[in-house]
Amino acid sequence: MGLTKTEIFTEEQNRLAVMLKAIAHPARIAILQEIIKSNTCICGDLVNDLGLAQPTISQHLKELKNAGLIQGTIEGVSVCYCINPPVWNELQDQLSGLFNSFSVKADCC
Amino acid sequence: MGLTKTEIFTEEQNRLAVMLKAIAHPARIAILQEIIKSNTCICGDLVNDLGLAQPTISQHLKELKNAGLIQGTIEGVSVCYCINPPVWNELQDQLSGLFNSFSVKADCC
DNA sequence: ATAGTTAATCGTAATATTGCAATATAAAGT
DNA sequence: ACTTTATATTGCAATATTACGATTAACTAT
Repeated sequence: MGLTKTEIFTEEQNRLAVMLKAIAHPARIAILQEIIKSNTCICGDLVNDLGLAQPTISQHLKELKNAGLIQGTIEGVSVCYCINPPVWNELQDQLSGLFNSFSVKADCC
Repeated sequence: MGLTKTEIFTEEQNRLAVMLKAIAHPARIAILQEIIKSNTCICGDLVNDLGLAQPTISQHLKELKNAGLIQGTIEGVSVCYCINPPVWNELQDQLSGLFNSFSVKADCC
């Protein structure tokens, strides 16, 4: 019915899914790459760099912020965004766990 | 308009987004974890293990397969799924690249 | 105060996703 | 051939996502 049955999964699975969903869009990947590249946090520059309208960028930033992956600080008339290390590391750790649990086995299909 | 403007992003950004979207759901995370744990590939067991209906599981498996992350082989009456190492490694490499490009800086907001 | 700049929010249209009942397909056993 | 078992497909309802024009909020500068 359009809504995920979160109650049947573990807290960890749901957390990871939320963080991944935040990253699972080319615009948000591009935004993160931009923020990381210009480690001095940017903001309205994203509207110029990517070819998306201002409300669209603002919405993508909001989703990244809701997932906790970035944080924004008001700086005069503009807003400065940057990576939020704790959650960024949490995502990295969760993914490491997932990838490390797999190794190629011979008895596979 | 509900559809992503893929044409304004790089091929890499779009590829990564597709793979991430495939993983960005608790049910599909759970499926991947199950497949990895029982390295001997399973299938209808997923319907019993997770609390989702058979068509729903089948659909999630299809999405993972479309993204190339898993592969399915018909084995008599049932189907055996397992990780598809090339794409799995591609995802791991792309994510490593993203995470390695970031390091905590002092001059942030 | 007024004007300019920057970003968030609202409202809306188009499309995608999630989940499942019902049905179809396909192989295996009787 | 018929039944059982296992999975895929279809169709549908509920909800979510994507994108943007229009507007609002908030701070700065004149």
